[in-house]
Amino acid sequence: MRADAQRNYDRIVEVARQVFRERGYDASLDDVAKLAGVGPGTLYRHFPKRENLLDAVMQSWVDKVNDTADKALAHEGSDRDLLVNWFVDYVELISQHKGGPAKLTSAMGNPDSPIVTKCQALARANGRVIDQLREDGALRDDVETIQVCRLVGGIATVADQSELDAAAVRPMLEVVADGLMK
Amino acid sequence: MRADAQRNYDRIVEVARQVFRERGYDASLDDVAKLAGVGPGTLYRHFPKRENLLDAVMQSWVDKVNDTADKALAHEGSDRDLLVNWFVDYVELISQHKGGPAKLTSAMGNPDSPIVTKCQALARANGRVIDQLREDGALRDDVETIQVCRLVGGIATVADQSELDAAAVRPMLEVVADGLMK
DNA sequence: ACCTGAACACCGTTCAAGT
DNA sequence: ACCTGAACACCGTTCAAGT
Repeated sequence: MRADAQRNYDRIVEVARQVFRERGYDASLDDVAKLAGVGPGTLYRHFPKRENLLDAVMQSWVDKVNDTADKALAHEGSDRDLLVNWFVDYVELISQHKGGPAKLTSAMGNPDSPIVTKCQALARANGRVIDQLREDGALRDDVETIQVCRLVGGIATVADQSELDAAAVRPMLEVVADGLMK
Repeated sequence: MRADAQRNYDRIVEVARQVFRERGYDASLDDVAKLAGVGPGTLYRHFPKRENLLDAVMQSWVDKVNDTADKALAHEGSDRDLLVNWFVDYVELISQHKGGPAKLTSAMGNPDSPIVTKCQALARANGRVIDQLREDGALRDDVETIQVCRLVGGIATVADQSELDAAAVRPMLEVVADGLMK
């Protein structure tokens, strides 16, 4: 990539990360281009679809997902606590920006989505937690990882759209956790 | 209301019902106005916000909600079956149009929403089912009706946005039902 | 090869003029 | 009292012209 192109690419991603954080995932791309000091055409050249930009913005986020899963797995305590705490973390992970939970959860399992690698990272992290609990024999046998992603993602989506606080979300996560355990 | 105003009102609602069904809740209101044969100003006069139009479109839907709850309550069989079947019905009720589950579920508990009466009808129907099961002593004591609405609504929202079929939705509803029961 | 920015399309929303 | 439709604002997207 030419030096000026790389510079523009980086600027756009950096600005988008900030704008998405402040105004949510549906923020105006025109504004992003303006703030990045590029023409709208340049933004569209690098990111033909809005979701390609989301994907770039979430690049570093993948590490955080894996770290969080590691910490959740190291939890000392009951299986139920481990699961509920992981769900709380999961919701927080996908709720960084307004509109994030819906975007990530609806793309889950869709191989054509531009953010497919992000969904996979999320699903793998969730799968690791699920697998460890299954080894303990704590979970129902018929639990599929993607269903858990959708269940918890659904709660996060509702919480995001209704602007619920953590205190309102936890009891719902507990219901799902209890429903998943033997 | 003047005769011509009433006629326009009815036309707009009828057209909107059809358009929302075909293209989802985010369909263009300009199109609705054109198809109803009125100017855009007329539509905005009757329905200042999009959600006021939604509210009018869903007027008859309330009866269907109550009928469905009645039938669910008459179910012969286990409490779990009754609950799961009701959840399946609930999802179907709020999934008439694309975007419906998110709209109805996120407005749940918000007294300022233009569709507040529709949410209340839905919550009341759900509450009737919950109350009957609670009388049977089948449910956890700390279950709040609005939480159940959000849990099931969250699943419906994900299903709507990912275009999942009933076979993929049912297992998730079963998890929630199991998590809610004693 | 890449960028710019004018141009177009689409939609929501308002309001002056009309009946 | 109600309606019309032109007008404006905003945003996404494209593309001819430029470097």
